[in-house]
Amino acid sequence: MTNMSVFAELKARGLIAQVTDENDIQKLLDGGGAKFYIGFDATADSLHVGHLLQLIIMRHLQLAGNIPVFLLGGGTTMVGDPSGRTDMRQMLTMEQIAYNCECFKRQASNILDFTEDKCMMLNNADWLLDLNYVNFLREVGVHFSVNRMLAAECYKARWDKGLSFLELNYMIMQAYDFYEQFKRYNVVLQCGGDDQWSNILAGTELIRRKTSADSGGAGADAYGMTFKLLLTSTGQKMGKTQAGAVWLDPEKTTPFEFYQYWRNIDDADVLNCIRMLTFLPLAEIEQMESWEGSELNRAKQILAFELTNLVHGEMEAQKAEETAKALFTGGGAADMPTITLTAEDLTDDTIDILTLLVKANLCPSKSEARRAVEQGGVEAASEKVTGFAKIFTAAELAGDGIVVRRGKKHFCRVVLG
RNA sequence: GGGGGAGUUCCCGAGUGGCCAAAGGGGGCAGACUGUAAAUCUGUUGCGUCUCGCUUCGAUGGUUCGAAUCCGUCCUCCCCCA
Repeated sequence: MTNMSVFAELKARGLIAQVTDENDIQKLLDGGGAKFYIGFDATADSLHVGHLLQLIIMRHLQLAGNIPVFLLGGGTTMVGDPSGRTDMRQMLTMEQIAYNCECFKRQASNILDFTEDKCMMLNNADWLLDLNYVNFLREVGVHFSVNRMLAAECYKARWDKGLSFLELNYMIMQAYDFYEQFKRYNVVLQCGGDDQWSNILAGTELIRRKTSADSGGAGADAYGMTFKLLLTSTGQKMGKTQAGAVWLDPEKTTPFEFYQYWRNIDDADVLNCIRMLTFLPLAEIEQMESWEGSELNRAKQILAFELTNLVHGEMEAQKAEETAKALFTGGGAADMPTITLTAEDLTDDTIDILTLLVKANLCPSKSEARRAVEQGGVEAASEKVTGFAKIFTAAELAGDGIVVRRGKKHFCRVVLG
């Protein structure tokens, strides 16, 4: 990379939203060796694109010689963060949370370097789950003002919908997390999405108050830094599709789908994403800024490749790219979603187009399959399907099978196994 | 604890006994136009053995030839008072 300092680089990439003390944080991070943490609540069995930005920043800071602490929210997930939510999260069981934590670990280790002491992984379940209620209230609860908490932006949104006492405590737990890590491991900086700002501040304040109360003198300084949320030009959160989140787990979102998500991004968002999410040198990105119109397709291709490479590795990224090229510039491709039918799926050695579309997961129901065909949106073996009476024989499906296509972007190869 | 109001298809939201698989908008999907973009226009948007049948309007039980619509019970949420 350039010889620009990390802090300056993060800033230039438009990643930083708010900091508690710019000078101190810059010195801290540029000096290297600083321990900082980001918490990840284990609400699902895979990380998604929203988390990706956090991981990328951790990697930036790690490359600059700092030590990221990946904090699993084994304890906080039991409560649920109300930030940015209009209703309460579903409560998860201990088992679900533990399982989710395992999944997170695996995925994070693809992006962060966990060798030697370059990165730490902690779980706040270790200090949160066994707390004694009364002791906690006396030692930590005293330092919080409910009036101030309610004034925080993240709780305002819940004013009309209602906020349970359980959720109100989330901020206190997160603040306590920071305090524990500060005390036990000398973690001096907490990072997070910009929606975490008030929770992070609660942590730095708690540290100051606790250390001051303990020593009887001035409190210790800890720092907070938030990152811009990854938004589209229209202000929507990125990483959501009609099918749900874009996951980092290849079982939940295949590398090809992941690639396509970025490949199909809006013109207005490409450069922003390249700047924020890839590790391409800023100088190179600057040149792309002059690209216009269909030239931007190149940028989309770069973005899609870089991110797929980062998350799924170079081999998968190349496969996804080749598949995409082959499919969109005509002709078949070796690597694409494939479904293998057995003789049991056929009736009298044939299968009709509607059943086929459903079996290939291209349509959720036969009614929808019927509509897709009626509207001329279905193609099989490079020929438009004109009626739902169309059937395929076992012989046609043998060997390489046939490629079935719904609309422009949904494909599946069907073979007979 | 007392009083008032609300729960409709992916979302918002109309519908107060048959003309309701349910208006309108949003979103989605497909087609045209394109650059695997956006905007625009068109069609479509519960399921199926699809000019017909089946299941849906918080849950459940009833009234009726017939209920999203009426009655009973329950659940959930919101507002006002305490």
